[in-house]
Amino acid sequence: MRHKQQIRGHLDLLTLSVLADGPLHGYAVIERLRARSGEVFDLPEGSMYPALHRLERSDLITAEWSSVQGRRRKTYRLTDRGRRALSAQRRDWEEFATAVRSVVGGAPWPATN
Amino acid sequence: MRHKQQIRGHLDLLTLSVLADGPLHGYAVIERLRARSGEVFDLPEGSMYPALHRLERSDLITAEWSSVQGRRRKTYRLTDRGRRALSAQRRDWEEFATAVRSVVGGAPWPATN
DNA sequence: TTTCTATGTATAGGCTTTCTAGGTATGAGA
DNA sequence: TCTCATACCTAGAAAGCCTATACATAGAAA
Repeated sequence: MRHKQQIRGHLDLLTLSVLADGPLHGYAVIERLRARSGEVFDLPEGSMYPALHRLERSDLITAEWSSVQGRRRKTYRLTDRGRRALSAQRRDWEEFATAVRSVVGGAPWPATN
Repeated sequence: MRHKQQIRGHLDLLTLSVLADGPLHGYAVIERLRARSGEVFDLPEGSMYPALHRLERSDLITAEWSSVQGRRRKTYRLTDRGRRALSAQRRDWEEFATAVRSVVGGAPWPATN
């Protein structure tokens, strides 16, 4: 997995984003994230499950157990709070990315004015 | 300071970027970063100094002590290794940002195909 | 003169987040 | 039966940044 350090602090946004298109169980969130990112984000389960539990504790997502072909599944969906949090985090990401571009771009194009 | 969590894992890139335009001492790095980011990144010293020491230990920057008006200053400059690292981290950032946009953007525009 | 503010460096301790590494279990295919 | 893919979980470690604090000088304000 590339971007090990970089993903820190952005995993919630990514997770909420893929769940915004519809409920998914944990394993599927990982796969969807990998696919949507063009194979760039390939999270270990040990990162994803704790993240989902954290989001659940914060009431940004809710979970429901089911059983498919003898396999138990925990399906997550966004709450209203989660949807609002996603909007806010999207804006935060935009601002953050813009600021980074300004700093990193440096001289080439006008940064701060 | 906004973006507390988000900056994690990107501080090295930001620091190297501002030092790429010329040597600066720690306090000035903070100010330059704040200015260049449009006041978005306002790092506490307790974040910046450890980061600089980390980069110094990795030989990405070198430091030189001087004294200006009775005040001691430690001026940092990029090494060749640091310059190469900056290039690599810039590319990583681009890839990372693109991947995040793909995931976050979701339905609105084609993400994975 | 004393105090406040800005400049300038530094570190210890703590918190949060992610990763590593391991575990459990089912179903399918070889 | 063994292995692989699916599907869940957690303990403990590592990393990185923040809070809080400390020290020191210069200049301005009181």
